[in-house]
Formats: sequence, structure tokens, C-alpha cells
Amino acid sequence: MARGREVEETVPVPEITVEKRVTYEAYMRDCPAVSLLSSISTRWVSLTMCTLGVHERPMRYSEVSRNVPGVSQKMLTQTLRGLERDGMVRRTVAPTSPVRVDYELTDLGWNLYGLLAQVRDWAHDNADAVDHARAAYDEL
Amino acid sequence: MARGREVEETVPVPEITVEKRVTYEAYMRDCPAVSLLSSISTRWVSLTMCTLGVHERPMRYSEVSRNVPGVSQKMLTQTLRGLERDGMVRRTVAPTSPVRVDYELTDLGWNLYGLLAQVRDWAHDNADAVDHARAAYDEL
DNA sequence: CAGAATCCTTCACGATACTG
DNA sequence: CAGTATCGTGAAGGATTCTG
Repeated sequence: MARGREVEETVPVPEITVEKRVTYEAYMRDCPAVSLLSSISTRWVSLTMCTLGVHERPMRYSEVSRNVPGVSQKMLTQTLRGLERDGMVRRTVAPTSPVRVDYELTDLGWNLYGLLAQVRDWAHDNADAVDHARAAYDEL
Repeated sequence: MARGREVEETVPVPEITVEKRVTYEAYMRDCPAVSLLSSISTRWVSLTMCTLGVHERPMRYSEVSRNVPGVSQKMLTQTLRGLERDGMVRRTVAPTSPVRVDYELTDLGWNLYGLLAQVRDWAHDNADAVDHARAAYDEL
């Protein structure tokens, strides 16, 4: 991502042809970091990670479900599967009857949670400021 | 959001009726902090904020556009308007011809950027780890 | 309990065309 | 340059039903 600046500022403008720009933009889109950042930056990932993080212990599926505001069963399953696949969540199935499934953050997930929690706290602390900004904007 | 834990752990289970749960979930959905966190947690907000942040100076519309990988003109405009409305971005129109429009982070936006930049850096640093986790998961 | 599967709706988003 | 307006589509997401 930092390359954007270099290309933009160190390469003489005339040398950035349309073709090169298209290639560059395709690169940015396909850049693993951009792609990963994009996949993290979704409502359900954010809320699910926060829920798993604040509880600091394995949580049953139904428990997660009750603590992620507004999530449907389908989206929660889909989100948890994605997080498991990305190595951020560990899913443990206990062969009881009925089955018991636990979800918990991995070390990788825990690292990310540390950052997301700060964003969550920022949102909590600045909700009022944003509301006022919106009111002022809508006033006009 | 922290109330979720209290309800879950300090209120006797039998007292959580279906009605109360529905009310609680509606509250969570409507909670300003959850709502704000959700609106922040989108791909275009994340990428746009990062672009405005790394450059540390006012940017023209076209310049932002070139530095947010894969964004369409429609989505960029929509995202910038949303950020302006939320008080995170300041939009300045210079009455020249053709018009010149600059976008820059406000103090509020700058605060948030500080946190989002950490998430972006995390994504950059852990893209490989996630890729390996995905490969391992898909192996099965 | 913890989902899978299916259907159906909405809307996020892109493509295109037009404008001051 | 910096948009607005419109249209069309695919994907996101909800509701419902079924299952081990």
C-alpha cells in the first residue's frame, strides 16, 4: 500500500500511462494486505471478534449468537467459518449429545482483537460527537 | 456492549424472558456505539480513511480515487460524503474553474485513523499467516 | 444444540451517461 | 475536475424449514 505514495510522488507524471495505472490498480486490488484488510472490515467480523474477545473464554454457538447484536444464524455461521478458516478462531466440537461446539480466539485472532477493541472503544467514546456532527450536517 | 456480559452472567437465567431478550437485542442493534462501529467497519470507509491518513495532507478527489484500490466513483463519493457527515473528513471547495475540491481528516477522523492504521499494519504483517491458515483449512 | 439447505428480498455496487 | 443521475445485476443477507 505504501507503494502508492512512491508511484504517485517519485515517478514523473507523464510516465504513468493508462495501461500502467490499470495494472497498478489491479495490483492494489489483489494485494494480499488490502484484500485481508477488506475482509476484516465488515460489520459481522468486527462484532463477532469483539464478542469473542470481551468474554475471554470459549463460547458456545448460541452464546455468541445472543451477544452479536442483530446477526442472523446464517451470517453468524458464515462469519465464524470464515474466521476459523483465516486462523483467527478455533472451533471445538465435543462429541456429546446434543453436540457442543465452542468458539474461541486463537493467538492470531487475539492479536487482532486487541486492535479492534480499540476501534470499538473509540466508537463508544465518540458516538456523541458523531451524532452532533450528523445533526449539524443535516441542518443545512 | 459490556452490558451483554452483565445480563448474561448476573441475571438469573429464568428471568430472561423472550420479550426481554428481543428488547435487549433491539437495544443492541440500536445502540449508538454498535451502530457507529458497524458503519466504520466497511471496506470503503477503511480504505478511504487509510488513504487520507497516510498522505497527511489535503487530497483532491481524483487523487483519493487513484489511491483507494478498486473503488468506483460512485462509492468513493458516497463514502466521502458519509465521512464528511460524520465529522471525520473536511471537504473544501475552491471556487476556481474547474472547481477544486480537497478532502482532509478532521481531528476526529485523525483519531480514528490512528487506530485503523494499526489494523492496516496488522493486516500487512499477518497476510502470510492468514494465507497459510487458509491453505491448511482448505486442505481438509 | 448447532447448524445445513433453500428460497426470496433487498441493496450495495458497478457501468454508463450527463453536467457545471 | 468533480461530481450527479439512472439503471441493472450479483451478492449479501433474512426468513423459514429441516436434521443429526
